[in-house]
Amino acid sequence: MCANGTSAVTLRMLADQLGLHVSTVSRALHGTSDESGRAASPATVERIRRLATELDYRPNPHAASLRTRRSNLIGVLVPRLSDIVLAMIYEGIEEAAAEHDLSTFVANTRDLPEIQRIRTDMVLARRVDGMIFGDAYVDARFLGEVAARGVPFVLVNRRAGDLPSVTCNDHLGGRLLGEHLLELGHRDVAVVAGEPYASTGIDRTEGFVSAYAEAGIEIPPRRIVRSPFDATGGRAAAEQLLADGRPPSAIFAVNDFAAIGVLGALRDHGLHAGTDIAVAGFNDTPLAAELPVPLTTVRSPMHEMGRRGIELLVRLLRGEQVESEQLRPELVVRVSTTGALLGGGSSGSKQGVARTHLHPPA
Amino acid sequence: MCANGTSAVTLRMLADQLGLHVSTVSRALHGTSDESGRAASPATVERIRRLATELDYRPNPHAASLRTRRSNLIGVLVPRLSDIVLAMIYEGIEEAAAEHDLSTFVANTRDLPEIQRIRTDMVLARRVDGMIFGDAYVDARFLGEVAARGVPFVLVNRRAGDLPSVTCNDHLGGRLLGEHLLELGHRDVAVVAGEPYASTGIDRTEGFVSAYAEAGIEIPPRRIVRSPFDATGGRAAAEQLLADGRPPSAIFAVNDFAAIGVLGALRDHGLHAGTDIAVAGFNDTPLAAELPVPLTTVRSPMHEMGRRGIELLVRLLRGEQVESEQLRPELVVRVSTTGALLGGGSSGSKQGVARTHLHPPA
DNA sequence: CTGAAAGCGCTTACAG
DNA sequence: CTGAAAGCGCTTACAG
Repeated sequence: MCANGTSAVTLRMLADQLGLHVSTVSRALHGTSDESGRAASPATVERIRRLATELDYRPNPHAASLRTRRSNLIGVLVPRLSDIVLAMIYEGIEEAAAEHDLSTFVANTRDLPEIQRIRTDMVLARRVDGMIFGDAYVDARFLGEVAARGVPFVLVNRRAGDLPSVTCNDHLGGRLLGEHLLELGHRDVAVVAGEPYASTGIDRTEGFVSAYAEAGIEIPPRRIVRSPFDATGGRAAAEQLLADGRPPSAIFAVNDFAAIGVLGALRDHGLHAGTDIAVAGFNDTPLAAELPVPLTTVRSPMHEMGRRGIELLVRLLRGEQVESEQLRPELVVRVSTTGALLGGGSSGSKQGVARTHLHPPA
Repeated sequence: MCANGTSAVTLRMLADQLGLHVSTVSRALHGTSDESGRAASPATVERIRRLATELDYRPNPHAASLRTRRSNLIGVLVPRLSDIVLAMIYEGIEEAAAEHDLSTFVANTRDLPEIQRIRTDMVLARRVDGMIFGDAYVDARFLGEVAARGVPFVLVNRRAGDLPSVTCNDHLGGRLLGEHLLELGHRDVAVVAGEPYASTGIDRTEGFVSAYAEAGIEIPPRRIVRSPFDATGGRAAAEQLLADGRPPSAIFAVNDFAAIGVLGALRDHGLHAGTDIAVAGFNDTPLAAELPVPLTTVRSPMHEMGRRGIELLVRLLRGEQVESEQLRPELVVRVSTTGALLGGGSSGSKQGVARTHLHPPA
C-alpha cells in the first residue's frame, strides 16, 4: 500500500496476472485503440484493457515522467488568487489544462519581484513542462531571463515586451469607456490608473486618454493617479482626486475593485455615484452587477483568457510558432454612469435593473 | 537539456566530477549539516555541497518520489477559487505548504459531487501524499469513502462528521451577530442562510437563532431562506424576504457576498441599509470595510485556517493523532447595522469611517 | 505479435 | 568514511 492509500496496481502486476511482459502491457495501454495495432493483437489488447479497468490501474506519473522527461505539469504564477480576476483566469487555466491531461501548480507572488524569482525556481525544480505568468512586469526584465533559460511559457492577463501573451484588448477597453463618458457629456474626467508596472492599467489608461484626445480634450496629469488594484487603493486614489479643488465629473478606475473603493470615497464625501459623479470600472467581475449602485464597466473575458493561455502553451510545447492574442472587451453600461439620466436621486427605486449592453463596433 | 530548459544537473554528474560515488553524494546532500556526520567526512561533505551549489543542482523530484514513495504533493479541493474566502484560505495553505517543502495542486469542484469525485481521482492519480478538502458536504458520504480508502486528509472551511477539520467557530460567530442585533433592539430578523449542505451556513444560522432563542425570540421559518453563497444568491434571497408583507428590521447573511446582494436588493426597493434595515455579513472579506455602506460582519481567520489545515495534515502524515480545531471569530461592527444610531440619512458624510471592534467574551 | 533489456535519477540498506 | 548494488515503475528502441 502506498502513502495515499490508493491500491498501487503496477504494470508488473497486470503483466504477471496476464502472463505477459510488462512492455506488452505498457504498449497496449498506450496507443489509441486504432494505432495500438502494432502494440499487441486485438484480443490481447482487449484482455489487458479489461484487467486494467477492473483493477483500476493508474500509471505512476513519477515513473513515467522520469522515463519520458515529460511531467505534464504546468506552473502558474499570479499576483494573488484572492484577486477575483486572477482567480477566474486560473479557473479557465485549470479547466483547459485538465482537458489536455495537464496538471497545474499555482503560486501567489504578490507582484513582488523577489517572490516571482523564488516561486519560479520552486516551480522549475518540480520539473514542470512549461509555465504561465499572470503577473508580468511590463519591462519584461525577469521574464527575459526566464526565456533565456529556455523555459517555455506564455503570459496571460498582462503583456510584456514581445513575449507570447493572451490579454484583453485593454487599449480598446479603455477607449470604449472614454467614448461612453464623452457621449454622456463628461469633459473633466479622472483615471484611477493602477500600478505603473502592469500593462493592464497602462493600456486601459492610454485607450481612455486617447479617446479624449481625439475629442480634443487633454486629461491633465493631476487627473491621472496610480493605485493598487484593490478597493483600498481605489479609495485612496479617489480621496486624492477629491482633495484638491473642484472634483471631476467622472472617474474611470482601471478595475472593478478600485472602482468599488471610489464608490466608498464618494459616499464618505456625501456624493452620489451615478448622479453627482459618474464612476466606471473594468473587468465586469460578478459583483459589478450586484452592487447597490450597479457599476458600468468593461467585460474582459477572464475565463477565456485562461483557456487560451493553456492552448497557446500546449502549441508552444509541441514546438509550434505562436502569436500573442488579444481578446475583445465589451462595454457594459449600468447605473453608476447613467444615474443622472435616469433622473435619479440616490434612492431611486429599481435602478438596479436598468442595464444596457453596448457592443463595440466590429 | 530537459523540456523546461533547466540545466539538468544530476547526482551522477556531481559524483563523476568529484570522483565519488553517487550514493556518497546523495547521503552528503541529505542529512542536516550535523547529522550528515555519518554520510561522509566533513571535508567531503563540504566539497559536495560547494559543487552542488555552484552547479545549481536540483534533485529530480520524480526520481525521488519513485524511490521513496513520497511525493511531497498535496491535493486541495475547493468549491471555487473565485470565491475570495476560499482563495484566502488557499493562500494560507500554499504559504504553509511551501514552508514544509510541500507543493499543492488545487482544483475547483463547484460544489458538485460528480466533480468532487473526478477531481479527487485525478489528484490521487498524481500520487499526492494527502489532501485538503474545502468543499465538504456536511453528510460526509463521499468523504467517508475517501477515508475508507486510506487517503490521509483534513477538511478546512467546512466540517463534516467527525473527520479532522479546521474551521471557524461558526456557531459562535452567528451567536455574536445575534447578540449584536439584539442589543440594537431588533426583534424581527431574517437570515440568508446559505446552502443546506455546508456546515458554515448551518452553524452560523444555528448560532444566530440560538442567541435569539435565549432572548425568548423564536425566528419563524419563513424568515430563514437558503441561498447560494454569492451576491446573486443573496439578492434573490432578500427579494424573497421583502416580497411578503412587512420586511424584517435586520437581515443576517451568512457570508459577505450574499450580504452585498442583500444591499443591492434593499437599494432596488428604495430602502437604506443601516438606517431602514440593518444588514450583516460573515467573513470580513477585504471588500466589507470598503463598501459604500461599510458592512458589519464577523471576521473569520481565513488565512490562518489554511495554514492550520496544512499543519494538521503534516501531523497526520507523520502518523500522529490529530484533533479538529475551531478558530475564534471576531465581531466587526460597521455602519450597515449602526447607521440608524448615527442619525444618518443615506447620504451621511464620513459614515464610512465609523468602525468598532467588539471582542467576544474570552 | 511479443519479449528482453536498458535506463530515467534517485535512495537505502549492506559491505568493507 | 565510502562504494556497490538493488530497485522504485515506467517507456522505448531492438530482437526475434
